[in-house]
Amino acid sequence: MSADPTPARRSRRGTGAVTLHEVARIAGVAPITASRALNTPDQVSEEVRKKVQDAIAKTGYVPNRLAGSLASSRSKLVAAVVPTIAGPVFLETIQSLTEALAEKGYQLMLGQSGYADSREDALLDAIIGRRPDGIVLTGIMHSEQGRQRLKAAGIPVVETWDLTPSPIDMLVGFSHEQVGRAAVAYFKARGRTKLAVVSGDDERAARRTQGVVAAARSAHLPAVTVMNVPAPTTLRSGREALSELLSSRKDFDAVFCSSDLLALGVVTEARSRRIPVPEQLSVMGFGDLDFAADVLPSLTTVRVDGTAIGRKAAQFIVDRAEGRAVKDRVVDIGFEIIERQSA
Amino acid sequence: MSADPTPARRSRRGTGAVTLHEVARIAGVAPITASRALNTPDQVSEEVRKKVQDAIAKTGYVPNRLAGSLASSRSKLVAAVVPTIAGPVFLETIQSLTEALAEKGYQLMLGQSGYADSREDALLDAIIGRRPDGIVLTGIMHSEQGRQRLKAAGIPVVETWDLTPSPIDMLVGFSHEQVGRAAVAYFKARGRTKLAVVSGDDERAARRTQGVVAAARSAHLPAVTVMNVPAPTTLRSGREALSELLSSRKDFDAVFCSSDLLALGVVTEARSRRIPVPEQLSVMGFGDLDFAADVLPSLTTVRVDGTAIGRKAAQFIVDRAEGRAVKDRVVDIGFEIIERQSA
DNA sequence: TTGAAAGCGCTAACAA
DNA sequence: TTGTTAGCGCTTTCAA
Repeated sequence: MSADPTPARRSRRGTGAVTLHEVARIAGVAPITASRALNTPDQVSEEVRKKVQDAIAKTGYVPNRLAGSLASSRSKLVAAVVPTIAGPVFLETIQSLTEALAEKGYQLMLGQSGYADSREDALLDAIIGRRPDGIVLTGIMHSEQGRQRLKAAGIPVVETWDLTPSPIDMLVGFSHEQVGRAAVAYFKARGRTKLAVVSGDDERAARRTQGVVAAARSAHLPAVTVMNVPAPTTLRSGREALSELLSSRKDFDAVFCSSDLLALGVVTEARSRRIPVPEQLSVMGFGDLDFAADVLPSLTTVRVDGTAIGRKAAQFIVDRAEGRAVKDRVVDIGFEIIERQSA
Repeated sequence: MSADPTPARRSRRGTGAVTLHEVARIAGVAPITASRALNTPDQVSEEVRKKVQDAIAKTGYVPNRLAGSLASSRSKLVAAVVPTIAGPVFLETIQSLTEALAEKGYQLMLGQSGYADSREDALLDAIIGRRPDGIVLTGIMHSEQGRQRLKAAGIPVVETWDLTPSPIDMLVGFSHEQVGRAAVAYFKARGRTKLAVVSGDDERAARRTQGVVAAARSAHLPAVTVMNVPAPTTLRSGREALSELLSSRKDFDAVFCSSDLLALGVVTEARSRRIPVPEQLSVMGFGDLDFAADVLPSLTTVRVDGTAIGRKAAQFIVDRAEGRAVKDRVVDIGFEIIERQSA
């Protein structure tokens, strides 16, 4: 209830929001002291802490992190790039990444690159311009230009969901090629040798397909029939793919699908044609989405611990941001084939 | 190729990144002129534009948007809050929101509030602190404290996926209660009167359930059997719910599910028990997820145009940020029952 | 069309 | 433990 004649007067700039300056003035301390009361409370006396708390409560002050970030060169912002958020595959990773970061006081910025590489460049600029403390890529960065920019920016980068011999910086993923090989071994061990693949046309799925083809060849199995469908994959494209596969009159007794949704589509189409799964046709998916265990027949699939990927990526970046050395900068998270009814 | 003896010397602060200052120096203009060449190229001569472009290309300059935002009070950042990114429901909205914003040069920040309200407060602070140009909430903000903070922050807010008579600011959604009522009308018109509901325990699903219960009552139908399952909903919880429903010995010939995943679970469990759908049991889902049309039997479901919600929200916020007046601040996007095989 | 000066709100560095 | 000073890198304001 002061008699201040101009209670809300502001200079011509700014938003009119409460600033640390005002909090400090009300608390009767210097701005930097108020700053310390907030950020490094141990460096400040009990008394000061209390006064500042009160002033904050009274004013509803919310620190302007743009200013803080600019001054300290630490934004507490992490960018994640996904092809599209709509594909269910990376969701677990994004979720655990967001959570793990939030726990440490970091916020996530989301960028969608699309499955085409075209927008990636503009996206990269938008991201780098915010000076995030880290960038998490789903997949690896291929364009040499992109790699250069990221390196030049000096921002910690984690590539995920893939392996490469030459990561930009840090990496947590697994070998898609090995997934394909493991699938072939699985089928072969169960007497299935006439293999088909239904695959999304994104790059990682394509490498799983290559793994299947290569492994089949070295095991002297018949040539693998490959059917590509556009990414992101859907149940429908799985159904259509099986239809086409059947009408192609190729012979096959097992199908490896590049996603669980495709696998469910294949299983569904098989059911509508009264083709018994797995008796006549074995089907394997990829992803172990939450429905995989509970559909009929339940889906045999490849499980990748997307949550662990997100957590590990968060840890990598936070460690770096807090100045800790990161020693093992490449983590192979592996995968696992979950045996269920469909294969 | 200057003979500068200390080519990369920096002051003790800063990151060492190229600044506009440097670009300007190389281009031989004042920093503000370089700034204009970037942001308002019309205000600058062709010659200057060219020199600045060259300097940028030579240095790999990426503007620091933290600094820009601080100076201009416009962050070009929009925050989105979802309960969890893992539920498929909001994905479409987030995707179209991200895209529509990216087109206008805005970036999305993602926050997960969890289905419990506890973390919402900390999240709100983290968000407001970044001074986004807008905040998109999935669902409406209930806590009076949260509403106050958002209003106090003076940031444009769009609540989505719901209706309320008292929005904080802008809103694009639909009535969940009406969805429930429409489902009852649909069932009734097809001779189904003994209704059951399987519902996630989140608040919007609960209101759909209330709609069903209320409509059944006013239509003098038998009491609705309600089964709640924890959110986020899964195919498995749908299967379990039908099991419980059956063992409860209640009589019902139609089930309204609060998500397509639940509906698929109910259908799956029915199949495993040889209960014919829809002959003996009608099943309706919610969401029209991409698999709904292609499973067997295909799912009758409630379709909400999540993409439109995201687009509209983006438009609301961009309009506000660019200083345009927004007239109709509440949009009811409606919904639609898609008739398919399951009901 | 171009520029000089003065901040935006905060924190690093140094000093007391 | 607290404070002073000087920026962080950009854009607004005002002037030429």
